[in-house]
Amino acid sequence: MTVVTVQDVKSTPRATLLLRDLDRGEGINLFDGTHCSTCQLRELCLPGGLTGRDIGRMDELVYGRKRVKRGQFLYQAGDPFHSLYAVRTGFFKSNLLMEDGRDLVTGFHMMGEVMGMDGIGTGTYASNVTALDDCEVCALPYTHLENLSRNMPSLQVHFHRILSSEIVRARSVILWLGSMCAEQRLAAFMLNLSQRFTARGYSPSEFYLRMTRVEIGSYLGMKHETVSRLFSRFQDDGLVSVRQRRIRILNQEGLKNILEQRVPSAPH
Amino acid sequence: MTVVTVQDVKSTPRATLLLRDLDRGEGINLFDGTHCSTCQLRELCLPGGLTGRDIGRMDELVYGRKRVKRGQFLYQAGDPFHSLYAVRTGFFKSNLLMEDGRDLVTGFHMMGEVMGMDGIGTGTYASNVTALDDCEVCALPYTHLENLSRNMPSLQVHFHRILSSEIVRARSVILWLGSMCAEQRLAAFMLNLSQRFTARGYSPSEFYLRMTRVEIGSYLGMKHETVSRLFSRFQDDGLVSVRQRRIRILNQEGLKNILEQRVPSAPH
DNA sequence: CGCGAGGTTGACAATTGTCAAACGCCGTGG
DNA sequence: CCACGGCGTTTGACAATTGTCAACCTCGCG
Repeated sequence: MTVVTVQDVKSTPRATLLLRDLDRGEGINLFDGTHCSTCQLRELCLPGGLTGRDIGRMDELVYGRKRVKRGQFLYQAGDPFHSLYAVRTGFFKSNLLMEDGRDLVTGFHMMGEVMGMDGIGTGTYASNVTALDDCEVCALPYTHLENLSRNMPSLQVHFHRILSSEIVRARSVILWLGSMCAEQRLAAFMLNLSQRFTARGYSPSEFYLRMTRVEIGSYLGMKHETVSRLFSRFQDDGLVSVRQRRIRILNQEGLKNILEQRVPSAPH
Repeated sequence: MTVVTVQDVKSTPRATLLLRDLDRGEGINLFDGTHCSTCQLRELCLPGGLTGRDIGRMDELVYGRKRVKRGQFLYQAGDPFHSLYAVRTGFFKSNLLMEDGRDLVTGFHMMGEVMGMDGIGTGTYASNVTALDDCEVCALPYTHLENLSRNMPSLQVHFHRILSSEIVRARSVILWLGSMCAEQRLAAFMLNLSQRFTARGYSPSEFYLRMTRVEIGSYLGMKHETVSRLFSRFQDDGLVSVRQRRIRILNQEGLKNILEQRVPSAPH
């Protein structure tokens, strides 16, 4: 795996220096015509809710695109923090490599979603982000974002909104892990994927998983054998059709009902 | 239980109106001498890292204190969002009341910690916050915070830092729930409490739990009987002394070792 | 065509939940 | 002041979900 490392920009506060430093990073394409104002993902992404000339001002912010090949890191835990990244195409996972060698998956990220917010607090990314596909992201240098949002209340508001919704998202995973049995966690996961694909204009009922059973299991706190068995059970019950990574949801209501079940035997 | 409700301030954007509206809330004491500049919790709280005159400017931000009696809500999921709250004294839990009646605990909050960030995104608090003690909090009206942080880069930076660290905190709970067995989760919990008490100048090895076994279990994704059994086991092993809610950590290294164990039988 | 990673399934074992009983602590009311 | 009642805690016996280990299968790729 190739590791993409970029310079720490903390010692070079001025914007021009920042740009030069970032330029040393691998795989960043500058001035390639990437603009929020013409991006179809705008409403799902950081500029969501901005209007008129404010959108044009966002274009200053996006420093450039960066390609990440399947299996490569976008960044790793411990790398110096300097940018947020918005997914343009492809699919990522956030993961932690634990001392004992296990790979713990903490999230999956698709088009329009913003990654890297865990690095703001410490100046160092707190997890890895790994491409599950050949991917493309927009790099948003953080000091630019801070400066721009000071002068653009609508951006400030929306940025805080995105930070906050990341907190809410994490809390919903805690809810899955803390209060649902394996069956319910997997149902919630598939409904969540379906909903996110729908918001992006894809089919709500048919999609390809970009991650392995092991990665799903790690994310949902269960072993890959359990994931596999549950897929089979759902298929037997006529709720979904599963063949390898191709998922078709046949009975969305049925899946939702699983979440409601007054769990006779709660997991924990 | 008494529910403390406060007005929605969205329809009254101007600061003066905001102040009048908040004044209608129960239990808020205005101008009672609460000041960040003289607060001992400053470094742990929102003004952390600010210097000189910037600290003085924070005083504008803190609208007043508010007392919440044991068992009362500070706010409830669904209440309109207008303020963040910093804990001055006492102990809180964040919790969600689920349709089936279960009470899911998503966090515990002690002195100096900031609560309510889950409401920024939607304009509505996403969970309840319940006092486990008789408590006192500082109310930080959010529109004030936004305005002040636009003109005070050091505050902006630190506010973003706090939002980000909330994301990191949530992720560490996900790590507990997703990758550790019950024994490890409880050990991690006790070490986490110990570390937070230490940061506030209390004993690292001796403290009272403010929450019940049921609440601990809910937070850690296990039943209260399991919590109880594990406390007993830890006591038998000489790691801690537990009598009701009084905890004494006798062997911190031993607790840490539990976390390292190459889990022969991982939970999930 | 064969290899290897990923996926499925089975038999068994382990952790953890369930149900039940008993105990201690504490505040309320007689 | 004491008794009572309720909530929280502890402990036991048993059952359930989920992990473990192992075998086999599928598919894509060199």
